[in-house]
Amino acid sequence: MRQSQLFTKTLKEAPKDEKSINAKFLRRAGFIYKEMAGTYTYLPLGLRVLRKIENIIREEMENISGQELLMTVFQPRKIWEETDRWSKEIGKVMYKTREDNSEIGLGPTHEEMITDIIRNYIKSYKDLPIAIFQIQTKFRKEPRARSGLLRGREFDMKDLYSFHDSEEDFKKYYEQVKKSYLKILKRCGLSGIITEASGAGFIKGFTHEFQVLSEGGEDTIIYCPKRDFAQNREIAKLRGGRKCPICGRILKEEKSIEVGNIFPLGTKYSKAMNAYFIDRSGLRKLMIMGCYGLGPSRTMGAIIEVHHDEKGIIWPKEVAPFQIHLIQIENTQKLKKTAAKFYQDLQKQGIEVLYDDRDRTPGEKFADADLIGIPIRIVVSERTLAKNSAEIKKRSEKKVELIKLSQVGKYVK
RNA sequence: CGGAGAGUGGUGUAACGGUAGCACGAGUCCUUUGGGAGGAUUUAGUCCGGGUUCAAAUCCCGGCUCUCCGACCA
Repeated sequence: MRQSQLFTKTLKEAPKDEKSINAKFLRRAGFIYKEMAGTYTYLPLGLRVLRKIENIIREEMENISGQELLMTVFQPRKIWEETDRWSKEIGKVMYKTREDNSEIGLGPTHEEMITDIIRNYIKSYKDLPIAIFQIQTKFRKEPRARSGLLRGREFDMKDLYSFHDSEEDFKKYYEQVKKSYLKILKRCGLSGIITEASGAGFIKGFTHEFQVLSEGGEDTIIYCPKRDFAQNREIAKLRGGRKCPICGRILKEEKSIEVGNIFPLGTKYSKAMNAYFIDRSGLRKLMIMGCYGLGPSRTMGAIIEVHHDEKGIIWPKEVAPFQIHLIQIENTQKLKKTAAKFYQDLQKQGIEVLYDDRDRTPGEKFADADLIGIPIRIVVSERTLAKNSAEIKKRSEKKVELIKLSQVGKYVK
């Protein structure tokens, strides 16, 4: 993409109504536009990042047999009354509206919806297990939306639901999801910590949160550096400085961002909604369920909280809006022509390039490049072209190298 | 929902109760080009509603919004 055609502009200063690091940088760099607290529009740059995160998640969900669908945002009151959640639990944070005589809510989560769908299709043990997911905008009346993308009232969420014929089969899948989530986070440049959290009232054991260490987070976790023990502060009996009950190392206590949460649901929903299947011996049984949430938009915020410096964002490779930021210094006709051709060559090689072809001073282009945070910056100028080369610099490093134009494509791959 | 702070062009800021100004941005033109360049010209603002006053961005009341702390967060 040619930067001269990007309709968004960068800001020299952060808007004063944002304090969180992710919101300051995302707004300065033109990734998001604020509508209300906790409600942001994804501008072209921001949407590219969000889509990349979603696609990583989509790939990994498919790797664990997830089938994608897209449920409705509108949810009828009737279905929520089957589980008695319309006015209780999460129903309290649901945005609700009335149309003639029917009341609907905007989906804050979809256990009821998916259970309703599944009970209409799945009747036999032969159809189990099954895992279904969607990536969709969720709506929740957060009493206090805050921290940019970290806690919104309207936010992107991947929700996966699994249905099993036995507890054993469920547990096996639950462990698979844990691994899958860690892999997703790793691909997003994050190190996830599986953290035990409360059973949310109806679950006897723990649920599990995927926490990313960050000062910008609103949770606090107690964890072992070896990662064999971690608990959310709300339930932890131990504090930082004590010994890990598993390996004896000294536990740490730090702030963190919860990017995902997985729940063994047991038969809570299948029982309330009559989701039965016929087992091998012909008996009618309740399906065992699990649900697994992961927030792409919150993950995007977390990535910035973790990967930035004083100048701007430093995107990890796989989630960056573009792979290369090509900058042309000196806006002479000759240089423009050469740079444009180089830009097209790179695109032909399937490389995503943001090409700064604007008639701006070098300093402004460099500052914008640092702010936007594309992992690789390539500079072409009369100076470098004289050697048939370009300057290459990683956003995360200081070092600048000369590289032959013909080698750039290879370097990126 | 409790507590604290704050609302002035797109962004950041200034103005004792008395002419709403500055910088950046954006638009047009010219010059310039290795870390946010210069000139000319244009654009655009006091959150909303009441009140006090000859006069309100400024004082008072009500509302709305934003930020932060807490509560909440299947």
